[in-house]
Amino acid sequence: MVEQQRSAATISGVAQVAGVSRATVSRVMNGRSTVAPELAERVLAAARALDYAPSQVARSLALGRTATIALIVPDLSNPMFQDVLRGLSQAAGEDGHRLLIAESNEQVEDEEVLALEARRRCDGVVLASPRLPTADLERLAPQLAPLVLINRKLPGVPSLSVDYAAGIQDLVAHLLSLGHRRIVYLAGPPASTSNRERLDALIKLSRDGREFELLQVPCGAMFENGHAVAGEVAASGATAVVAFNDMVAFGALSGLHELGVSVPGQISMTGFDDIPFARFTTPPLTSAAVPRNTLGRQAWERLRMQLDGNDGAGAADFRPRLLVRGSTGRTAEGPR
Amino acid sequence: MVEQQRSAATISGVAQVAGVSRATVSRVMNGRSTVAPELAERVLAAARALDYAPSQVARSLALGRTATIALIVPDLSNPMFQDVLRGLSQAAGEDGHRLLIAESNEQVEDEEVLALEARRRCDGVVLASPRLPTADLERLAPQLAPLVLINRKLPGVPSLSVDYAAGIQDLVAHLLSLGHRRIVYLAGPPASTSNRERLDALIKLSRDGREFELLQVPCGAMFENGHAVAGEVAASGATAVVAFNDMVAFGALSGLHELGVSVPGQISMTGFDDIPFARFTTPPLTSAAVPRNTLGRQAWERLRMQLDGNDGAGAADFRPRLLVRGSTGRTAEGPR
DNA sequence: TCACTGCTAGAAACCGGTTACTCGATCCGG
DNA sequence: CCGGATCGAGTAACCGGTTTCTAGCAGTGA
Repeated sequence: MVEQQRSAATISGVAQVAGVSRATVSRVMNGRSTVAPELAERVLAAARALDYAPSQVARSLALGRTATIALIVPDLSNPMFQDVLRGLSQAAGEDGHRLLIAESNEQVEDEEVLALEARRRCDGVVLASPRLPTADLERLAPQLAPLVLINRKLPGVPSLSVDYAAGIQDLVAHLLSLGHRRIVYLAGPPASTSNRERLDALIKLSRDGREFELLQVPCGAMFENGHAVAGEVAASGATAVVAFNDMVAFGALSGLHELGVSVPGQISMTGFDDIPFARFTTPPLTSAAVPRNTLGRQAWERLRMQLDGNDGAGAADFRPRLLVRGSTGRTAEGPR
Repeated sequence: MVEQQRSAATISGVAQVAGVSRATVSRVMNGRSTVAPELAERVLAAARALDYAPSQVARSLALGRTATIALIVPDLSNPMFQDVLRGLSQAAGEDGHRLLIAESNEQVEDEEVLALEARRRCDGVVLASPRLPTADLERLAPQLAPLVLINRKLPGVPSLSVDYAAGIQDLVAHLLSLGHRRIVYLAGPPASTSNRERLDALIKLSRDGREFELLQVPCGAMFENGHAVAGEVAASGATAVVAFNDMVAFGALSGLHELGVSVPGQISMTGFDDIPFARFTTPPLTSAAVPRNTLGRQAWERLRMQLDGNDGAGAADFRPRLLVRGSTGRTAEGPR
């Protein structure tokens, strides 16, 4: 059995054993300048013997940087944030940075203090806070810098957003090309800004092109919501459905299936997000793939630029990628 | 516009502005003992004026604790770890602790250094490392303490595991009660220890009770794997399928559907894990729900005990909860 | 041989907090 | 009215590193 250290070895301990000053140990540990090879070897031997590893906390204090960044999200169960988390974690990890994560559980009132608290432990923050009022965000932002925002825009703050309008545009273009002229939108939660963006895009498209008629059905963001409105969808006379997101689309798909409505035979269905299961439904779901992982990686990129003293460049919009699968098809020639 | 601080205020700045010693500021900030109300007010005013907040890094160094713990996982895209992450984050957050997260991307060789590096930044570690050789783990464990293991057991180290055998037992009992006597197991990856545990449990059950015949089909852990073996399943003559996990079950479900085999009419299907989508397939999937969130919360509980100086108690096994849904049913009286 | 240069390694200051110790003032009882 | 207990706040040591500054030494050229 290896004898347990009474408590972790410190630089002083190593210095003492090696018979050198702490400064020298520090230099050796950091591969600094030139230390006589013979001395360096002695130091390394001592470090090995004591099982020494520098305290990252002390290092952080001395260096004024922690090599850690924080991600603050409202809800870890949301696939969007899970993938941003992954991308961020991987990209930051590759550059030797660690990731601190804080979840606000949708408690907007806690978000601010949570963010500040987190910021104080690390070098920068990636903030996804869809609900925080803009005024609060403006006040908060300078205190959090270096900062990168996800799906929010603020003058002077680097931010990465999903271009929901572009995604909707692609979906609609796809549906139009298949001959659909009467499209129903299954709306997300009214408070959601991303629902607002989708809806605005749809309204604009229907007005500008005059190519299709837009119907709306209040729905929600969950499977159950989609399931519940299947009857309404079937009765609407629409030949295509644009669902708020994939979950809703799944619900609607399932509901229509139970009603004996064929997809895409009688009605075409599109989702949004391309969550992992979209490929596996029957039929597989046509959707707009949000590049979530890329978003995470880019967030690190922006943050790193700021840490390096550059400005993290302004706002960037990520256009979702249209994925055509089996749930959309040509309009039936239909009954007359 | 608020004037940007040249750099964050320090305790010395506040002390100077308030005309008191740093010690006094510290005492006020921590609500310590009794400081004259008039002084305390002056300190708070100064702190407010300077927008002061204590450096958590300096605090950590002085106090010898960081109020941060680390979670180390092989793969953040695995729903299992996502939920453990959530549970852990929430539980630790409620007790004022932050969560550092490190992903090894399945690189076993990196896991050790990753864990040690992470450990040095925080007060304790929760480690999920299914692949790390036991010898390495034994060497590593004392250096990581306080430590909680997920799905691994090591003498003297608190650990939380899923009792896969118990879950399988419940699933089989359920299938037997429905009259199934010929059951096929869609095996997971051969290297997976959790596959081993499931298989061992199945073999033991089939031998001990002599109530059913066990067939095996090598499969995998993904949807595609399950889909690919649907034909084999249909041809096997089995009336029930125990899939390695829900993903595989979905794949098989989808494959059987394409082959025109009715579930549960002709064949019953069970998954494992109860991933969120299990409720939404057609038919909904009977599965064994792994209490992932609880696992995360419990991990914090064990870690907290150790941080408080108590031993984190030994190993605990979590029995999955059997969820009977539509994908299992009575055996058909069958052809003749 | 001497002054100057260049290099190595140690001394000491510093990062920003916490806290044991100390000291002066106030309060109290005898 | 005095001595000791109590209380409040400052001094200074400490947490464990990094880095500037400097002293000492060897090497170089004049």
